[in-house]
Amino acid sequence: MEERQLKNIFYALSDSIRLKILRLVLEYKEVCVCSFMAYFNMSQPRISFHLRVLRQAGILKAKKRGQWSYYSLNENNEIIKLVKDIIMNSISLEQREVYCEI
Amino acid sequence: MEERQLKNIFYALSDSIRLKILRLVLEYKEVCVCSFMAYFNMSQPRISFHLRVLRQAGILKAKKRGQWSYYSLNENNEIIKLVKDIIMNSISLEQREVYCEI
DNA sequence: TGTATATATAAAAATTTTTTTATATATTAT
DNA sequence: ATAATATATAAAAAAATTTTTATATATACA
Repeated sequence: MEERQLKNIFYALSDSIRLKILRLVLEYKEVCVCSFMAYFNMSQPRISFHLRVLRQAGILKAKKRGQWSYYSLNENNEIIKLVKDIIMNSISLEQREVYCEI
Repeated sequence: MEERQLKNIFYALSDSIRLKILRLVLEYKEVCVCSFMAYFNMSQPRISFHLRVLRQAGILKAKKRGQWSYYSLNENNEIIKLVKDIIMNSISLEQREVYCEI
């Protein structure tokens, strides 16, 4: 893996929102964009921006089903296994009662 | 470990210069600020800035001996062990012939 | 076919980070 | 005590990232 790729991975993870997105994906396996919007109560382009950062870093992948886009972990990425460990061993999501699932 | 700390670690690693600094420290154990300056051929405040980011993230620690400051890995940080693996398994420094050691 | 919904992306504005420039502090040497 | 060296830090300028606003595209539904 070249340095630029590694840098992009760390950059993608250097943001609270993106870390939480990743935590949600690790927990729910596959999450719809609309669910992220509901969870974070954020504008759609803002969520899309952060999802794109994670996608371009090779951390997440997107799959379209009907009108919806579902994001999940890109297991192809070797480094991601290590990153997963780090995430799992560190932060936890705050508990939320409401979780929009369409 | 709280999220902010993890975010800071990833942020600290999301930059080419800082990744290379970390690689140098992993290889040489203890590196003087002047050595970083010679290696990168960069201004002193610029190096200091990046060293501070790594220090504040808890990745590196600094020790002053005489006029010189030496930077080394902060082994106290649990996450660093995992990060170390990632770094070790990924990028390598370009070979350089000249390496200033005072 | 026309309208609504979900999402992506482009452009502009706002914010943050990085670099440079200037200055301060501590240590060593004269 | 004064000058020189090594490093840190503050302030200003430059560059990059993030957010907002506006628009485009694709799918579903009436």
